[in-house]
Amino acid sequence: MRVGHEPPGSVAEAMAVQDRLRPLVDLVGPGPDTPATVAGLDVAYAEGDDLLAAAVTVLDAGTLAVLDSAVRVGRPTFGYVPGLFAFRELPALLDALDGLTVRPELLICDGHGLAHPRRFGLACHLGVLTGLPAIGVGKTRLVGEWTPPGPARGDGSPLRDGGEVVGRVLRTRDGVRPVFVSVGHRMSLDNACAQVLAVTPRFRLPESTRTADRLCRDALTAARR
DNA sequence: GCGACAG
DNA sequence: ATCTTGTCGC
Repeated sequence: MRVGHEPPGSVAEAMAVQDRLRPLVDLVGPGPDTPATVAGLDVAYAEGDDLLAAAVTVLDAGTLAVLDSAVRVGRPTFGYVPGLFAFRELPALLDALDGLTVRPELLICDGHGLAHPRRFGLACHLGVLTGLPAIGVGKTRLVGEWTPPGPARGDGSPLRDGGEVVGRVLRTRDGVRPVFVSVGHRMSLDNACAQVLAVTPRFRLPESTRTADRLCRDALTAARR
C-alpha cells in the first residue's frame, strides 16, 4: 500500500495538516471483533536522532506468531514536537507498511490516537492514510486527566480532556502500571481495549509492539556498523 | 513568567 | 526515544 506524503515545512503547516485530516477519522467503527491479523508498529532512534529504523510486524491474532514483517532505516523528517510526533515517524512507518506482503486487519500503534490536543495523534494519522482500523496505545499520557484504574488486568478508567472522554487508562497486567488506549480509526473505544487485552497475555505492552520494537532496534544496530 | 509535553 | 550502575524483587 503506497501512500504519498510530503513532510510539513513548519509547525504551523503540520498543525494545519492535522486539522485538515481530522474530519476523515471514522469514530464509529466498531472495528473487527476477531481480526485474523494485527500489526505492531514501532520506531527506534540512534546517532543523536539522526538515524531511525521503523518496523512493522504482522501477527496471527490467535497465536500471536509473527506472519510477516518489514523494517526501514532512514532519517527523521521532522523534529520531535509533542502533538506533532507523527510527522517524525510517519514516512518511515509508511515505507515499512509498503514492504508488507500481508495486509493486516488492525494497526496497533505506539502512541496516541484521539488522546491528542487536536484529536489527531499518530494512530489516527496512520489509520486515515492507510484506511485500516487503528488503535493507539501510549505508555505515558499526552493530554487528559485520569484516576488509577482497579488493580486487576482488564480494569480501566476514563481519560478525560476538555469535557470529553478521549481514551481509557487500561491495566493490561495485574498490579502493573496501566497503558493509555485511544481510538485511532474505524474502532470503538470498547473494542480497542478488548483488542489490546487480546494481545497482552503476558506483558504490559502488546506483543505486536514488542516484536516491532525488537525488529527496529536490531535493524538500527545492524545499520550502525 | 512557570510548568507540561506521545516517542 | 536514548544515555546508563546499581539495585530491588521474584
